[in-house]
Amino acid sequence: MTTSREQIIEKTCELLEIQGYHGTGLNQIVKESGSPKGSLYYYFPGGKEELAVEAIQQAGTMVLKRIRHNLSLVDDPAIAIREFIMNIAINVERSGYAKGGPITTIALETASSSEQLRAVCDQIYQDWQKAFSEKLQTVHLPERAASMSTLIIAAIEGGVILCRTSKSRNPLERIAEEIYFLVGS
Amino acid sequence: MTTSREQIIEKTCELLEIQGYHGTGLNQIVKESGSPKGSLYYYFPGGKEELAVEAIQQAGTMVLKRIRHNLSLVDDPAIAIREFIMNIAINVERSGYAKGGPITTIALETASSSEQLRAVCDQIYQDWQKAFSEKLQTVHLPERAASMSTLIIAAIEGGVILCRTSKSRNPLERIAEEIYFLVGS
DNA sequence: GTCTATACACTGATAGAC
DNA sequence: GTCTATCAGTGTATAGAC
Repeated sequence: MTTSREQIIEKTCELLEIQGYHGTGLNQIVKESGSPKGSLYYYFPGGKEELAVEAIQQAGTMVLKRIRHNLSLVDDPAIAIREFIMNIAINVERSGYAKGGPITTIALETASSSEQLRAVCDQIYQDWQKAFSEKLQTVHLPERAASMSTLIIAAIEGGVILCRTSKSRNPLERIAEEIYFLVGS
Repeated sequence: MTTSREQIIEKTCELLEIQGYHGTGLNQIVKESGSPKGSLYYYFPGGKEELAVEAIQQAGTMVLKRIRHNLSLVDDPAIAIREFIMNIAINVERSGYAKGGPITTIALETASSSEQLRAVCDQIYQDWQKAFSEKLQTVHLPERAASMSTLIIAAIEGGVILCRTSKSRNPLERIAEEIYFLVGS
């Protein structure tokens, strides 16, 4: 069972990822989600900002689950993380270089203009960082695991930008290899 | 001597960096730059897109010069790059976490919607990558230098996002240290 | 709960006087 | 070259019928 509310959030996640916050209009969301505009403000009285907060939260949580799941498949952190990044590269390519980094654009666009959205993005990045850090602590000291995790997340976010901009999965593939060296050494 | 044209470009660079492409209106650019709207379309008949292309190009070139200059100050690539990243961290903090990554947001926002802007951002990233790569080739093989450079640029772009989102210069500082280990090993 | 109609500000862009 | 006035379109948000 898919409610109107869920359809709206789902479509918002997709459009925000491709077009960003200011590039995505509410009209487009209601039109493409097939839900009526009346429902949008019924479910999200706070308007666009509230809707974006929920969408970003959902997208961030889904990615967190994927990180945890993928990293649990392989014992060696270096290999597990390399494969995870390689998967992202393939997914970015599959989307025609339109998707990848579901919260990246919003984090940048709204960091200075919406305290709410900034805080949500900040929390999500912290959650991701913790997930990588826990895995890395099986072979590294906690402090080093923490800084490695920060580098990994930054490199993935930046790598997605380079892939989308160059229309090539090559940047993330190179990054995956370099991170593999760093984590394994 | 500062012409209207230069004032407009200057202000556009600043606003695009803080607010992104869709978040920045032409009225705001005209108003804050002190130039008349009539001049905008006189100098940039292609409208917003043409103006953004010139602004991005100028910002990208300035960064390229800064990369080359900073990397030339120290012989050891590992130290030079670490100091460069540390400087970025300080500058992001100084701007109140509003600036940093003059082309990042535009690259993400327009990669799928404007072929012109995508191409310009792509070229700029390639120029930056080449600058790092040349420095790294003094101690690494060409292929390795290339992939390290890609990681460095991605890590900086992503690191700026993390700093702005968390309102802390800590992420870029951690990243600087990790990159130092990687390049120096 | 859902839908239509609409208010009202603002967008990018243009025309024409000066 | 510069400026004002203004266009058509779209943005978010709201009101009120059903």
